[in-house]
Amino acid sequence: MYICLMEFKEAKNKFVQTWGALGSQWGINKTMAQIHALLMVSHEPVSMEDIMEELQISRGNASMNLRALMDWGIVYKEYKAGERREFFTAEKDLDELAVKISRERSKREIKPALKILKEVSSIQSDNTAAEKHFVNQTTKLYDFVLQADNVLDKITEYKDNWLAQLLVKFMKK
Amino acid sequence: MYICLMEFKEAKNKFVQTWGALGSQWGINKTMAQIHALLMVSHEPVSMEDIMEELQISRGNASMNLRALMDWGIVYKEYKAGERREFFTAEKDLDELAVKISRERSKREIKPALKILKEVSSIQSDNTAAEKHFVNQTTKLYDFVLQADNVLDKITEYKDNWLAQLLVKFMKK
DNA sequence: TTAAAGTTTCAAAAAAAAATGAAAGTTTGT
DNA sequence: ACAAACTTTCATTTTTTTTTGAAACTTTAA
Repeated sequence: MYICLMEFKEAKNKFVQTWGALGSQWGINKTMAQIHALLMVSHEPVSMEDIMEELQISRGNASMNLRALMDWGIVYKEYKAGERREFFTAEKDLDELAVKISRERSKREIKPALKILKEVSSIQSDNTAAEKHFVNQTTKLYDFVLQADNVLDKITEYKDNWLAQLLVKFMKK
Repeated sequence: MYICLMEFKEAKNKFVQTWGALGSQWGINKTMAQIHALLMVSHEPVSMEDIMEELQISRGNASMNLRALMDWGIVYKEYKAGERREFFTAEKDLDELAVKISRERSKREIKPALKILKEVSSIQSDNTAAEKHFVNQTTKLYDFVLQADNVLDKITEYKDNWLAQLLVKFMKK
């Protein structure tokens, strides 16, 4: 019984650390990913105090990263009856989580990059081979990124799409 | 004519900067992304000297990031006849580029994370609701990440797959 | 209206990541 | 075997990113 309790805490901690590391490798700050991990595996809504305590972080850090997670739409504030404090929960549906993360990254990073790509691929260039290659390559890149971005957009619709479902089963063999 | 030359250099620089910024938002170091961008739009193989010059970086930095790009399999060394120096080229086929990046990220980051996820979801937990929820949630996450990772793996096969091609056309509307 | 309970902000500090550059190491032609 | 031409390494420095914490702010209940 005691051993099991330790194992749980250990496992939970390992998960939070791993998720944090994975996050930072993908350009999401470690604490933000850790808070998200913690909320994902928490049965009940968690107060800011508890988050600070469990992750050993400052109030300011907790507050800023919780705000960021809420801006991403993957963490929610909850109010408990008769409680002054605020509690937090994570989006626990993984499909929904993926959709929201895709949407935000698209909006914040991919769309602006596309704009620049379009711009730089539009210089006039009936000149050197180097210029022709530049225009050709950036145009291809624009098309490619646009298509990849659209695929992400379409993830939303995907679940309603029997043909896609069938295909994935087929690809999984 | 003079104006056009300026525009080209300007555009090239803008592209390199943008690609660098995008890289760092996705956990790839800025210089590495910039070198890659530079090689992508260069018609001819580029020497290390030229890379250092164009990006205003040190020899050591150039050397280390070129090595990293070659480890990823997206930049190649080339030898020119009668030239002592080494030249570099980028993988310019974008499908190939995507496949290689997916493969590397899967190998370096997703596979290790999966291993930990499996581990932590395997604690025995006929105990509290909290433990049950933890096991349930991490198991779901494991399945989800595994499936997402497999989809990336299958991108390789995808191009040979008429049904998938059809589907994408269908999804694009 | 006040004070208690709580949250947010932001300038400054700390930590982490990336870049430098000089020394060590390679390779090639003679 | 030598030296010239070039590349790599890694301890140190620089830059960037993240974190802290104390002050300012907000909300609620009495």
